[in-house]
This record gives sequence, structure tokens and C-alpha cells, in this order.
Amino acid sequence: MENKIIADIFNEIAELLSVDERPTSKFEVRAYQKAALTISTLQEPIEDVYAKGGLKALMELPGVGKSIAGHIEEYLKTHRIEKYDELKKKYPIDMAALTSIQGMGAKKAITLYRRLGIRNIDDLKKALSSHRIRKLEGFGEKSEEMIQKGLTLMESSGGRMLLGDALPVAEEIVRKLKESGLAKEAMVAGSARRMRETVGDIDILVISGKQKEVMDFFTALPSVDTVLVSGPTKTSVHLKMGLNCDLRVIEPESFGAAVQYFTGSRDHNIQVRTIAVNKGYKLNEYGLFDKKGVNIGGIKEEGIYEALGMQWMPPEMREARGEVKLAIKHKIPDLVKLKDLNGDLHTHTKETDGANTLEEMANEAMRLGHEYIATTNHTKSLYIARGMNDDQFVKYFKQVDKLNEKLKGKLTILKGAEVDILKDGSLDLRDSTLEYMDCVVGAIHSSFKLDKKEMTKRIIAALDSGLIHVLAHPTGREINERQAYEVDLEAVAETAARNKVALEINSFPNRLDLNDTNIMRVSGYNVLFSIDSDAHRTANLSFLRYGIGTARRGWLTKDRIINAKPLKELLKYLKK
DNA sequence: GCCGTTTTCGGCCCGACTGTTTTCAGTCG
Repeated sequence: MENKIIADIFNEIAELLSVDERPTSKFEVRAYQKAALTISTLQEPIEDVYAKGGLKALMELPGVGKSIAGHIEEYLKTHRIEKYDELKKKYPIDMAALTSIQGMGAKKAITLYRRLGIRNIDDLKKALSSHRIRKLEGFGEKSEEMIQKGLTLMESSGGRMLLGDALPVAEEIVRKLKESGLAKEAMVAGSARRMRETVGDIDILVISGKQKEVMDFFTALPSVDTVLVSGPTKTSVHLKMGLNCDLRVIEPESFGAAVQYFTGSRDHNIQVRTIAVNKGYKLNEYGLFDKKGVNIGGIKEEGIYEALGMQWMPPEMREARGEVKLAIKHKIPDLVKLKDLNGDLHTHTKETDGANTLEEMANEAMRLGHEYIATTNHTKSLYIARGMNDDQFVKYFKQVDKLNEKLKGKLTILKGAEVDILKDGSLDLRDSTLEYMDCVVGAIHSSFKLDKKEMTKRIIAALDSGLIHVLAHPTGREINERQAYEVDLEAVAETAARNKVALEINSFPNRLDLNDTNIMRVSGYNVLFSIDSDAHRTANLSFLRYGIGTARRGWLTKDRIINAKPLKELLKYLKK
């Protein structure tokens, strides 16, 4: 997969062109950025596109014309791009690292190179400590301070944060803004509203007649670390948790447009704006304006889409993956919702690596309105989790029976396990033990490094055993921690469909596995999904909202989710 | 450099904020 490398090169070409002495149109710069965006968000490897259709296929990608297609071809053939090499020779600086500092763009970076010979972060640190930057024309004490601050910030926080960490903080801020009485309306926008698995910063929109007071209230919140930018309509702060948070005060008549605009994604907005332009309208964060300059979008987000002849769509779909076309045809699917789920098929207790007893888990499940949960503790091979053997499971299930009796059907606890799929594809418990269970979740917890062929064979063997109901976290990735193992997901999906094994959408915030793009990859196969919390303590049972967000980002409807079935139907389904 | 229900030429998103500027350039989203 060369997509990211090529996209990075194009972005760097754009930055270098923008500062080159040879006057370059800023639109040429933008053209490279646009091509980079297209390639980095491409669903399939760019080498496949080229292999299938050559230059012509490349030129069909949005923003890729004759010249850029030529560069891609050149790279795929020689692993070099002459234009890029020439620019790098002229400007031998680590542009990507330098411009990743907040407040430093290509222009400043190149000035620092020309005047002080700064090529990379190390050079920059030296220049900062000797206070050489403040003496430069166009720079000053404040600029030097800002660069220092940006550098510290970059080194302390590591970019994007898990949705599961960011969203609760964002919602807390919104709650406080509402309670303050200073904001008539307050909501989370941006990638958090779209339920992206990671969030780069938090966007909050408010309607308020008291701009200054609401900004002051915001910057004084205990979760705020430093104030980065502060104006009458926009304030940016750095939160103690490590993320930046923007608060924008919006006029009531612009609220719908602002919500649409700041929810994004950027690519989605570009597509929507194009539709507006083609109709002779103008769309920005203040409204949808007709030729006479009248705001025809109304004050609600729905009104913007409606006035453009489009159906409103859930924020989770707004990633420029074809949702705009569907909205024009009014064919937006009715995506699965949190309240559609009737239970949770992957949970742990104290018996292995959980923190709570089965009864505590059951009580919390009831509080959440579940009709059932499966208790699925680890099996013996997973030593570190104190995995249970066959005898221990038999004993444990007596305890489950007792609790089920006590619960009198208010909640049904299904007997299960999260059984290890061993290196050779065999399962970690006896067949007879597994056959006795209501719901068996199969999972890979070892030998992640098998090659793609071996790993695929291993998982398919497990699915073909006929003993598994759910394949847990099917790719094994952990966000920012562990890469997915190599596996042929299409083959796994096909086998799963044939064996009536559901693919899990694991809702644990650092897993979200399958993720949105993988869901889309496999949903063409006739496979069903299970949205589970993988809870290790009672509080984790609420993680289902992130799994739902992920399922919605993968465009799934209720009928594809096995734990959206009521208990009776589920039990019928689980009995193969 | 890309692109076309206005098109093969002439557009290409644009507003907010900051610092150092004495009227605007750079950065961000």
C-alpha cells in the first residue's frame, strides 16, 4: 500500500512549491494538496488502481490530472519523483516535522531555513534557546514564544486522541455551558460528532447573546490548561487532557449552517458546497444564500440539506464515501441505533481479568435496559488473564444458572466464553464444553505475527469448526498501540457468512474492531455483525455507543446486527 | 495543476485571529 507515502510526498511538494522563489500559482499548490487528500482517503491501494487501468484510471481520481497521474506512475515504477527530488535538493529541510508545530507553516519554516539554516526540530530547538528567532524581520518575541509553545505542545501530546477519551470531556463541557445559563444552545461538532475513532480537537458550538461572558466562562473551566486564541466569535484552548478545544459563538440564524459546516468532514463539505454552487447558491458557515443573498437554509441543519434537494444524513456518514449521491436520491439508509441493541454478547467478570462480579455486571446491564448478556470469560491459554479451563467453566455455569433463577427473566445471562483460537486454528476448550454454551466468542490473542496466508487459514479453520458464534475483534488492532495482523478479511467474511458466525464490532475505545472501513469492505458478503462492549467492568458496558458509532460509520442497518434481535430470535439464531 | 448542466480558458472557499505591519501576511480550520 503506497497511498500514504505518495500522499505525503504530494503534500510536501505543495508546501515546497508554496515557498519556492519561482512564482507558483497558489492553485497549483492546492492541486497537489487535493490530489494528496484523494490518495490518502482512497479505499484501495493506488497500485491496484494503476495495475487495473493504468494512467487513465489514475486520472479518473478526483484532483488527479495528466501531470499528477504521471508523478504517481513514476513513483510506482521507480520509487522516485523527479520533481520532488529537485525540490528536496533545493530545500533540504524536514518540512513535515517543522510544519506540524502549531503556528508554523511552510512560509515561516522556509524563512527560518534561509535566514538561520534551520533544517529540522533539533536546529529549531538550538535557535530557540539562543533567542535568535526573535531578532528576525517579521518575527518577534511573541512569535518566538509561540513557536516554543507549539513545540512543547507537540512533544507533550501525541496527536489524535481516542474518541472514548475525548467525547466524554466534550460532553461535559457542553453540559456546563448549558448549565451556566450563558448559552441558549450548545453542541459538539467536528469529528467527535461524526464518531471518528480518534479526535484531533474538540469543536463546540453555542448560541449566546453574551459572547464575552460565555468565552470567559469557557476559558475559566477547570479542564482548561492554556488559552491559545481568543476573539469575539472563536476561542481556542488547550485542555489539560492534551487536546485543543475550539468554542464558537454562532448567531441563531446561522446555527444550522455552522453545525453543518463544523461537523464536516472537510471532503463531505466540499461535495455539498459544489452542489450549492451548481445551483447558484453560496454555502458557508453563516448560511446557504441564494443569488440575492437571502439565507434560505433556515436555522436547522436539516434545512441546509433540504434546500439543496438532499436528504439529511447522520453525521457518521459524512466522509465523502458516496453519501452525497444517496442523499440526492433520498436513499439514506436507516442506520442502527443504540436503542436497537437488546443485549451484549461479549463481557467479562472477576473470574478472569474483569473487575466486577457477574451479579454486578448483570445489574448494570439491566440498568442499561438490556434483555440479555453473554458472560464470556477468557480460556486457559491466556495465562495473564487467568483464563479458565473446562472444569472451571462447568463450575462457573452453575453460578450463572443460580443467578438466572434469581433474575426471573428480567435479564437472561447466556453462558459463553471468549475462547482462544490457537496457532493452528484449534480452540482452547473441549468441543463438548463449547457445545454446551449458548454463545461462543472466538478470538486471537497470540501469534499475531503469522503471515497472511497462515493467519487466514487459522481463522477459517476456527470458523469452520461450527463451534463459534462470534469472531471477536477480527483484526486484532489496537489504536495507537498495535497494528492489525495480516489477514484476508474477505475470505474470513465469506467463511463467517457460510458458518453463521457474526463478525464483532468490538466497542472498546482503543479497539473499535472491525472499524468503519473494514465493515464496508466485508458488508457486501452476506455476513452479520455483533456489536459488543468487551466490558471488563460495569462502566465498560456503556462502551456500546462507540461500537454503534462505528457500525453507523460503516452504514450498517439494524437487520445486520445479531444483538439487535430480541432474546427469542437470538437464541434461535445461535442454535445452528 | 485540475476541471467543465457557464467551460478547453478562466476560475479555483474563505473567514477568524494573531503579530508586527502602519495596511497586511501567515496560519488554521
